[in-house]
Amino acid sequence: MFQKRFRLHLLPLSEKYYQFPLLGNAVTLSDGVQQPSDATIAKLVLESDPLTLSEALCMPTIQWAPELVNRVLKRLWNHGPKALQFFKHLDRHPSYIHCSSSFDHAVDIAARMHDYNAAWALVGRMRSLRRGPTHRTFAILGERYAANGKPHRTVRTFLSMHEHGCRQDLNSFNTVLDVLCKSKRVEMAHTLLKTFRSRFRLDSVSYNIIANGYCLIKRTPMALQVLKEMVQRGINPTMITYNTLLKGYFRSSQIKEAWEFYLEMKKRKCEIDVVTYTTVIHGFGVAGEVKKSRRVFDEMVKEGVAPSVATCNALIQVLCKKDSVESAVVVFEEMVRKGLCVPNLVTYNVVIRGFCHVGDMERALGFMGRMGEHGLRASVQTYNVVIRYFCDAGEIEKGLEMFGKMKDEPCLPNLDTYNVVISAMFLRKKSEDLVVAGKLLMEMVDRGFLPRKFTFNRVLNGLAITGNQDFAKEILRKQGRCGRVVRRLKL
DNA sequence: CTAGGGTTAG
Repeated sequence: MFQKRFRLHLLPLSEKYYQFPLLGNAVTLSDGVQQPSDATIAKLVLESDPLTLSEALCMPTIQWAPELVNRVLKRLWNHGPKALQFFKHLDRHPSYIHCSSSFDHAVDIAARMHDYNAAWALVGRMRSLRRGPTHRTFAILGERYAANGKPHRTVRTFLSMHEHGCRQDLNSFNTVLDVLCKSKRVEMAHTLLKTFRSRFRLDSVSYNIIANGYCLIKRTPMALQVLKEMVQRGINPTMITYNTLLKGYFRSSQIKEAWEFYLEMKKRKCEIDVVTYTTVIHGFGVAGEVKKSRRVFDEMVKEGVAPSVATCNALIQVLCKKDSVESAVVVFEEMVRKGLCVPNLVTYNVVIRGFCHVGDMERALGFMGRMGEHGLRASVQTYNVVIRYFCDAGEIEKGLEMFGKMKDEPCLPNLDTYNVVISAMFLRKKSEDLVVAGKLLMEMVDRGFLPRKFTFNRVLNGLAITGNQDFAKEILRKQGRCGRVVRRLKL
């Protein structure tokens, strides 16, 4: 049925482009053929069911390339089942072969849905195609295990790497340490480090990771202990070590210690960098010392250190929270005007949240509309903020309207979005709202999200007491069939 | 995807 043809050699060899052949007539690729964008393809995948998918994707003008596939997968990130359907469909393509980064995305998506069997099957497939698995693949698996509360499996996965044709080295070891620390399992990471000290030549990265881990759980004394430990072993602390500790002080609200540490850094003539300044600006601001934040910002400019977007975002956020949105917007406009830095998604989300917080939804939406000026589009987070504040203000209809708008992008709702919208369906005490909540609940499960037991029970109870028992039963029945995801809820 | 700085509610 499929014929292998149209392999294009016009492009760099590293980027292999293929074309999906048209059934029947041969098609010559002429210049100016409309190549569907990743958004178009994502929509196609979302609109077609598994049976019509292959037909829908069999368009002659699609030239598959790793970058395109990855962008589509990213678009479908919040619809795991569809994303994997798409990936598997393309995996059966007669000539296109997924590259390792696409496999990594697929592994990530499967593992995020707690479907480890599927994830490992993909690892196997990768290996048989000689496309991996790579160190990155194992980093992803380890991260998912840790994030899903299975840190022991993170370690086991690391220890089994070599059985899948991937050697353990210091980098992959450091990654495991980091993944454990980021999921608050510092003790475990520290023990692991001590166990493998002789097997790998640990470097400053290893120790920085552990120190940061202790800072994340606000145990700065232990972080200092790690610093001592590394010095004893003859490894020099770096700028990153100091910045990590500085941040640690702020995180555990040790403002005085943070300030002293900062002064000490300056006195020791170690080059204070942009990260140091950003940390201090943010730290003081969060502690309510906005004036000091501003002063440090000016000082940094005076010292000739260029602020980054992160620095600007830190100051803008601090002004929003502890001063006023107005002053934050002044800074925002000034930065854009002076070209000090280019606003990114975070910048916009911060400002938009600031307006929402003072109830100025109109200007919040205005800024949302302005995002295009900087080549940006509203993200899920942007929508989540706006929807949340509309609902909090009792404007449920407008919240739902925004929720509906996401579909056009397409910007798929994530777990937070569903939680916000479903909670809002309880505010008006209307029976119709609960039916909507029920539908949303089914939709989120279909999309690979695992609602909290609390959400599930709340919706079912709500439906039961508003005379929608039949619908409640239907949900229960459907979900009962729906496989392992919901079985974990132990209804 | 080898470490540090901006989005997450009070």
